[in-house]
Amino acid sequence: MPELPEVETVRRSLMPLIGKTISGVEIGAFAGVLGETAPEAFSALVSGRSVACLRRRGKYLFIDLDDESLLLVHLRMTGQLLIAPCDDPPRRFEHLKLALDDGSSVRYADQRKFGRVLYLPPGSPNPVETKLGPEPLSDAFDGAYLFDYSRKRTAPIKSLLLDQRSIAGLGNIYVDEALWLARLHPLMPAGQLTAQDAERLARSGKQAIAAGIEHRGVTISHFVDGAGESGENQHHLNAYGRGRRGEPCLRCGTPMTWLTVGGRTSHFCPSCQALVDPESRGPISNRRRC
DNA sequence: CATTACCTGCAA
DNA sequence: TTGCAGGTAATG
Repeated sequence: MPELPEVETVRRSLMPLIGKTISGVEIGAFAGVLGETAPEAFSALVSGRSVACLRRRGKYLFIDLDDESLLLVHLRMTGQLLIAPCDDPPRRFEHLKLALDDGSSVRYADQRKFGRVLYLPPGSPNPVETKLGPEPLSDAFDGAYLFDYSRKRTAPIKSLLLDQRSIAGLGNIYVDEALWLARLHPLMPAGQLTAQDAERLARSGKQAIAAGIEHRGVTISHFVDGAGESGENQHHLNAYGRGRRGEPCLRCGTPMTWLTVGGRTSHFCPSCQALVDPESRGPISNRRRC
């Protein structure tokens, strides 16, 4: 469920954890949330540690502990991190509870059990950095980067954008939003992007992600931040969801449509995001018109 | 490349 | 009852 803006919203909402000490650990029925680490080992390693800082990279959240170890969290589809009073009963689908010395606690809950909270000992090499492209809001991500990266690629632009090695943090919602803003068809072969397309798409990606953060993420079914608060960005989406429902394009009024790209439902406007076929002389596309 | 697996709940 | 869901790793 959570993409970059949702994970960033969680990170910000968890700032009250900074400086607090983990006084105990409870692990639920699904110990697989810890990956390979045995529950008893995990408990021994993190108990007594305090939270030094919270960082995010792409869709990953890093909880740095005061001995240089860290917890690497990925929420995947339905993971949630929540702060709750220590004596609150376990919430539904709770797999992990870290009790804190101030009477509060952090819970990890995950209906579908895809997410992970991994313990990384002090000095561990970062296991995700090499697999991630630039942050969409960083200067490293711009039209030139996207243009160069997409050269000679035949994959649909949507697939390229979903690949975390290209850009870190976009998922199905924000890719559809970025493509709509840039007026690009999700199936356009990435290598066919012009420099101008790439420039527009990079700006659009930044815009979609920035709006997502500003509105504290999209809550459609599961997402809540660390305080249990829903996001508001579902009210500011231009593309995602509108194709399936056949709602009009907010730019040109044409009914939106959808298809499957890279295994994901993709919502777009068939008019202003029309696919250009470079082989044909006749303009299949009217995207210049919009 | 595209498809499947990993899980569960819920809407159609 | 079937199909779908915001993600990713492992398959053909």
